[in-house]
Amino acid sequence: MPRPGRNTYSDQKPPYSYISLTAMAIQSSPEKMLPLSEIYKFIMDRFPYYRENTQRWQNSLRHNLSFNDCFIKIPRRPDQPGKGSFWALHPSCGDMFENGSFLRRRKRFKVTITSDHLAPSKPADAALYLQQQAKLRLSALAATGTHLPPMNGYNLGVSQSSSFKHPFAIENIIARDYKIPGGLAFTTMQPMSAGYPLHNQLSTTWPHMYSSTVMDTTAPISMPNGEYSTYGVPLKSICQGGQTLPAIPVPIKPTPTSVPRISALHSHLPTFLSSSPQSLSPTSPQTAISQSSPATPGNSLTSPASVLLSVAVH
DNA sequence: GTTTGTTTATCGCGCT
DNA sequence: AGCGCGATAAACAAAC
Repeated sequence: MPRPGRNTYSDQKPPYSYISLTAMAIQSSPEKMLPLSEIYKFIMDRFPYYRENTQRWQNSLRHNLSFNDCFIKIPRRPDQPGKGSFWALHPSCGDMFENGSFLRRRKRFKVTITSDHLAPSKPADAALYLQQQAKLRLSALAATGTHLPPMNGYNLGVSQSSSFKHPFAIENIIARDYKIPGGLAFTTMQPMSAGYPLHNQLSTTWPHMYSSTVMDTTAPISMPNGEYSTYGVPLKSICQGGQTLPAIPVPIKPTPTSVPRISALHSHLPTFLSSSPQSLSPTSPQTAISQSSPATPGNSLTSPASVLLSVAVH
């Protein structure tokens, strides 16, 4: 309920840095990569605050994309016309916000050169890695012949095709404790039924956030037991008619020097493990998508981050 | 011309 | 105080 004489909650600046907003957008896409325009769109769709002063914040956002190593640029194929490249999260960036604040990271993520082939650190390697993952997901869809209804890309929801929830997955972000700028600490997990935050609880707790899908879903959504272990298939590139995966990655950012980042793997673990289904909103549309059998080939596919997890666990 | 991407600079804030 | 991070502005180049 808006305060008299003051802007509505939705007009207030969301308590996220541009980095976290961008990461959310990227994570929300099936391929875990988005062109700049789609990142803009994601943010504007969900955060009315960013429907104004677009020049200002979009400039800032572009600055962040270029400046921060946690974002990697993946070029389009020559036969894939369109402006700009795809942007993805660096597979090794992990949970930069594990301190619970999405305004400020514990430490800036810096790309490092490493012999650790499991977690590519060089931007070019990471780009290749991500593209391969995306291709795998596409192949899985083709192989299973899974029929999916046409949908408007990620705007129908977030991470609908992926059961793995990267720390930046919006479900994870909105589900964990965090501090609002005023200093009040609260959690969206607090009052809930069966471990899930309720719709109106979400919408009142996160008035600045706006998602027709997440907030307005009325259809009952089941959470099959096997759902969480199922890696879904990408939808956007197939259903959005036109946009397909970029192809050959090329190094774009200069590669800084580095040290092995084995420790990064360990630092990811707690977050990954905490990304249990309980932390997901039942309204998340991805749960409706993941109807396929847990035994589908898609199971063998993992996101870059989940690969890290399995590697780290073993 | 517009969009996208890079780079530099400055400022504020929080932490140590 | 010094440092690191985030936000913002601005200039510039390249691609579309």
